[in-house]
Amino acid sequence: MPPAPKRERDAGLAAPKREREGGFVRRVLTAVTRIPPGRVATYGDIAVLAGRPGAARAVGNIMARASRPGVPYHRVIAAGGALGGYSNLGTKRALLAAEGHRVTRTRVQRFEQVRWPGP
DNA sequence: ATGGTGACGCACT
DNA sequence: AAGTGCGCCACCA
Repeated sequence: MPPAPKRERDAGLAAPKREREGGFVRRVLTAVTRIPPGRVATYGDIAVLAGRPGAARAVGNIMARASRPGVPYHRVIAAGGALGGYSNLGTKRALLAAEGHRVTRTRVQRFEQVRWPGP
């Protein structure tokens, strides 16, 4: 019985770049795009949806670099309703407020009620 | 291949 | 509610 790969990603390490983009990064962006207007998801939520529970920090890392049109990055906030990061936090607050959220200096109020349940 | 980086999460204070 | 410290993880140079 051949040893099962310790982790799924082991198989992808040798894959070319184009292959990798079809993996985590791609799945993260796809998940973010599915967050409906007026709702939010946490970096951790996205990590789970992208198939890598616990990779919340990596998700943030990707969000910080990947700047793609049509992706509602502002709907991704930190755990517990904390705002998290953004290229311009003021803009993030404004966008969230524009979608009907009550936003304080550092948090989205009523977080659990506006949190996206997932697909 | 190896180490540094950061738009995190969570326990504590 | 808000700040601090430390662990985790995939990406990048």
